Amino acid sequence: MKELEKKYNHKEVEIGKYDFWLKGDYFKSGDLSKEPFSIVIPPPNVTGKLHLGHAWDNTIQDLIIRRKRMQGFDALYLPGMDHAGIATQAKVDAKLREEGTSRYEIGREAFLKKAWDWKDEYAGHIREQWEALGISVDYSKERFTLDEGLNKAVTEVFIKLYNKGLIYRGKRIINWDIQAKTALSNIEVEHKELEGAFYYFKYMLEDGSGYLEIATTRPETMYADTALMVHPEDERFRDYVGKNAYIPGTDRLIPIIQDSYVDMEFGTGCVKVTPAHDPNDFEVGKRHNLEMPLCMEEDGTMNSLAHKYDGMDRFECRTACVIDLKEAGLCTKIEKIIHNVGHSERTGVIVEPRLSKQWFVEMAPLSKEATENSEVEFIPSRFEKTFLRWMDGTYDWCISRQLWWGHRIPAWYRNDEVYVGKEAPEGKGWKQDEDVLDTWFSSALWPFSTLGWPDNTEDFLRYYPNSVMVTGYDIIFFWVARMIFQGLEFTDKSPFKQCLIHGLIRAKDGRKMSKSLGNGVDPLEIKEKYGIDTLRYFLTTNSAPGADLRFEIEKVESSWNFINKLWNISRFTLMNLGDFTIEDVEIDTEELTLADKWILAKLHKTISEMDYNYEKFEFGEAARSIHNFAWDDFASWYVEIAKLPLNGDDEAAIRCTKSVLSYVLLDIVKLLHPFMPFVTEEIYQKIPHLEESIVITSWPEAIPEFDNSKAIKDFEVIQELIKSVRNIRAEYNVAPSKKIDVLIKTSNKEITKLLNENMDILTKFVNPESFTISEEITIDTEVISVALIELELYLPLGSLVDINQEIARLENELKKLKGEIARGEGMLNNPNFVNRAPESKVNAEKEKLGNYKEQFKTLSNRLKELTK
RNA sequence: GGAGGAUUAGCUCAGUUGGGAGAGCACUUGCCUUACAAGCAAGGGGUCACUGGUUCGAGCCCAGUAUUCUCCA
Repeated sequence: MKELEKKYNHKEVEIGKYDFWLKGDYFKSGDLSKEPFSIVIPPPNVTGKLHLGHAWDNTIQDLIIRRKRMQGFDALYLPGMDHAGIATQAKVDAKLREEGTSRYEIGREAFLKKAWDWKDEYAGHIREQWEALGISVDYSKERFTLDEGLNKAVTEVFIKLYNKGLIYRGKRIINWDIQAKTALSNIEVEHKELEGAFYYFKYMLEDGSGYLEIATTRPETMYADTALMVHPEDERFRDYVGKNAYIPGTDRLIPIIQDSYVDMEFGTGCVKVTPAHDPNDFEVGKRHNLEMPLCMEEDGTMNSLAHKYDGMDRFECRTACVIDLKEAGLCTKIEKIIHNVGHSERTGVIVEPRLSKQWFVEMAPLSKEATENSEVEFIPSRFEKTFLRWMDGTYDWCISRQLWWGHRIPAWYRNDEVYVGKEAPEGKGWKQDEDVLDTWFSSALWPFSTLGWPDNTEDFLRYYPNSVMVTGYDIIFFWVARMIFQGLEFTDKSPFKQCLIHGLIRAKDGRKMSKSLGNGVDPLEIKEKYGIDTLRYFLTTNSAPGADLRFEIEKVESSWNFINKLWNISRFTLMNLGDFTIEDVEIDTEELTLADKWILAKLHKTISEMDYNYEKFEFGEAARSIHNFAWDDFASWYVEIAKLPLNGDDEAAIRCTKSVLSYVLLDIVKLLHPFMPFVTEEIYQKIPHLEESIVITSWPEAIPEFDNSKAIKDFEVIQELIKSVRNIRAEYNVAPSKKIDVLIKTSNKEITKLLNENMDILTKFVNPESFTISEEITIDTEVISVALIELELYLPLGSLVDINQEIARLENELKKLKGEIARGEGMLNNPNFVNRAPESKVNAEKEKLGNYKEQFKTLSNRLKELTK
């Protein structure tokens, strides 16, 4: 006989399971006889560490895929990782620094070798974390964004877009990360409010006739100024236009020009123009053919254009030049302000707008196609608007990065010639572009590049478009939008049918979890203490779709409690099954007791509700159904009732009870498997079962034969009666062990029959001295009266009864009933309700009103007797 | 400035097409009942932010207000 330990011990349960699953190839896709269902993992950064957000994201994916696999789909959950250009390169750089060298010293080739070694090591760590989470990914399909195949896809896309004119190279103001020394795209810039200032400077006129005053937040850029600018209609500056002025503290002259771009109302009405350091000024510079010098190096230090500040850091220069110009009387005012400053999303440093020659994707045609043709269903649907609005207003995408780790741009240059292609062009003197592509450029192809595109592979034809994409709302712009437009552009299809969006994990106080706040929670720590099943159940049942999830250890604990409950009902079942096997399970609906029929009817309802909610990705609601069923119905009622036949000597009844117990438990375990794979596998192996693993077993079906509303209704009569007695016992401090007389008055033959047939249950739960059911009951004064539907319950508690307390209780009950009657009559006396509401609602109200009136009559009669 | 959330029990949150307000935790009372005391049984606790509207009927739909969060500019 198999047994379970007394307490659920996650460590023992988890041990060896994942290996067992891998050995059995249960996660492998490719059964062509089945309908395909596919999910690709959002690739984590190969050198990163999975945090609670990943755990949430992956658990949701796994939940979906495990159920689909059980439902008989050819389920593909494709794993993979992202090369994470900047992050990885930064780590390898750091390592080289430790070794006293640098990537420039060792050269590109040696550096890439180091990076690949690094990648190989860290990919192992990620896989260990996937294993810890228990996600059922098909490792035979694992991909990496720098794989040969994916490389091919990236090159293909680059060339095609280039030939279509949608990729171009040009000099633009881009966001420059001075630490990573690379360009960034617009969305890799995070705007944060910072304290800064408007610095007012005097630009003295060449002819000595005075000065113009301007305000700037970035004084250090003044050394790259090439003009001052005023509005053409601004009377105040009419006489200044065409003159020259000195950049403060220098002998460099710049012209005063006019352009209607200037806002006359703002600041002094006069602005400085720095075309190489500001996107708006760049446009001005183009219109007026201004020179576009840079006053800063790539690392954020000033260059010779900044005179004596040459070599100084940009912010040190800001401080120093302001002090100097103040002394010289050229800085007149400093006005403190709070303004938005762009920070690198990668390194956190303040981004420098900088003129630079880069590669761009022209977005307008692609976003038009995406907004018009996307067929992705977002869940919740409001996120579709987020996607559409962003696509609508997006700028051209800067895709080149000044890194070595990534997809090298397939462009070659020879003098003024540019060649874009798969391989270097023939002829001498061609030099390939040094830069690589934005990591997101390859991630955007992930749903199809991982399946073998651009080749028409079997996998691509079979698993594309993906069935569902699961990701957080914070990544809709970065990734989801780009997958959609690249998918539509290159495969003519939306890359996935549905896109399930979840929120962010937050700390207990509602703040974002972040490294800087140090309030992050390591999923592996939770796993260590509570087990991975607990963590998974917590993650998937504590928020509605699209909503954030607050981490609270109490919720984790209550998840653990539920698993412990599941463990114990399984333990109970096993203790009683003996050598009962799956072949012994036999359920003949003719032979069943009321409790059997009831629990099977409830199971039927639970399966239907779960399927309904699973399909809608309402995992919290789905879990609520099974939680209530397993705990409140099965454990609290059915298991208790099952003890009656199990402890008796009716062999047929024992067999029947064992069948229902193991049948229901098996379904509970299956229904919970996607949430908590380890513990359900453990239990599955111990209880009567068919398959070698729960992973590949069949999903429970709602069997119409078990649907039985009559059984539910009848059983509820028994439950109500038991609950009423328990209530009175508690209220009057009658110990459960003390036997009491129970009198039931009813003229309803069916109820009488029902109660008599289930007397064993009533006896067990009510613990009566005597149990009388009759049409007429005579009682004295020291009796508690309860009116239920179609029956009256009397408990002669003798000296325990305080007549005044009972009168007060009855008065309170009558007051409640009166309210209900008034409500019911109000509705039913309203002709609009009776005429317009659905007939079933009207009938239900009529029935309820009748019952309330009956109960009111009973209790008010009783009250009269007591107050006589 | 634009957009989208949120506002329900002491706390954290569910509430699916409109038809008598739910869970977990916390709290009160009584129980070591041989599956489980991390448990069992019973119980208390809500003007569903506010104002109007639609409807026979609104936590849910519509409009506005307040507070608050997030994203974009």
